[in-house]
Amino acid sequence: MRKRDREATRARLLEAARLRFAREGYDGTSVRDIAGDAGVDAGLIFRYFGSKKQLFDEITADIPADLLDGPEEELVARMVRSVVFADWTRYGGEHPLVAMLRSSAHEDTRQRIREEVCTTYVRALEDLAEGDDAELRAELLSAWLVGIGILRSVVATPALAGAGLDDLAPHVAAVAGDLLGRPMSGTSDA
Amino acid sequence: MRKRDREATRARLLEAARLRFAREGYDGTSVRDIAGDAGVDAGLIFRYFGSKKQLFDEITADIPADLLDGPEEELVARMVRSVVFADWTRYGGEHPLVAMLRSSAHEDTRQRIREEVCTTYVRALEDLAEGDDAELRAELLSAWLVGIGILRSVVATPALAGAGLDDLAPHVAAVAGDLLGRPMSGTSDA
DNA sequence: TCCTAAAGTCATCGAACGCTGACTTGAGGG
DNA sequence: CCCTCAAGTCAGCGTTCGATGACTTTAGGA
Repeated sequence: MRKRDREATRARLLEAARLRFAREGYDGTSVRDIAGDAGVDAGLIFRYFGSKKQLFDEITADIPADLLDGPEEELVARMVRSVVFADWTRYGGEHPLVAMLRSSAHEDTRQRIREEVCTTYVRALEDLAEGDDAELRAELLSAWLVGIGILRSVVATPALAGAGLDDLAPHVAAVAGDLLGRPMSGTSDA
Repeated sequence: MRKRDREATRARLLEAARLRFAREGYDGTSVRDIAGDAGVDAGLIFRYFGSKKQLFDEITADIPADLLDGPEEELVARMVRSVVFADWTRYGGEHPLVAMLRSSAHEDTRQRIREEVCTTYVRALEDLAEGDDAELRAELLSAWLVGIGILRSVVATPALAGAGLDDLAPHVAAVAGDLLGRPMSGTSDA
């Protein structure tokens, strides 16, 4: 028998739920699936998290984002790296925002995605843009990153799925520079 | 009592299912929901379509696409118009491809999206692009259109959700021209 | 060594799921 | 008019869902 450790079990449930929710979506995931993956009884989910929904909320509340630190002109490059080459195995191999779209039938989820996109992507890009429609251009660039993530991992179109960072970075940097009205670096040292 | 009309009832079920699947996703939609919307008994779904899955397949098999006819240089403008301003009320107000992403937990659905994206979007753009990585640049542009559709209707970021065709077309045309290596018109007379 | 609080298990609930087959109803031809 | 066949209905199958609460097991302090 496994050692009795509340925190460790909670963490195992979170880990399993993160993967299941990302891969199969909220409606496609059952609490028995999650508990089975974690190797514990399904009742613990309700003991520790209250409900399936609260477990989902706890997972979607802490999406890692490490885009803030680094030179401004490399921000877009860091975003591409994050979307395309970061290690998202804990989220089923996709960027968590992309995975969350699978649960976007629920308004709660759409709102969480909106907050995440606006606060960590649009706002950061908006500060780099110039002109009166800076927000729109920042959102257009965010849309592109989201779209690239989707076509790469969900749709898996041949060229994008096989593309490397070096293939993408120049194109993205060029368009980003054009869209933001200032030059962008295609590489980042992160 | 409603008139007995096999084809009309089948059409009502298809209409209701299209809306439900688009809004709530495959897993979030029950056959009783669909039948209830159509005002008929759920048993007819199995009589007419065999299974819930076959009903879903029949719906996703015929996604309208009217991008082919018109001048080449207006193709991108037509795509933007299709993604952003076409009337997709039958699909819950979103482009059917965007709505299908809600059911992307199933590999079958991902494959159908891939076919649709590649055959009607990437291929059409690829023919316009020049150079050896034409396919990649065509997919990058497709990714942008998909991302715009998602941020507009699913995520509903403020600027994009409120943007009109006139706000978007110039930016898209500029980037598309840059990405494809040839000038693109920002407007279409369609 | 007991006792207790907590960690984990288990049986089971009511509701909803996809799906089936027997049934009822109604329109059209003889 | 009535018979037939298909359209439509209905009760219910077996299963799975989220959730509950009583139960058993273990760790650790008195």
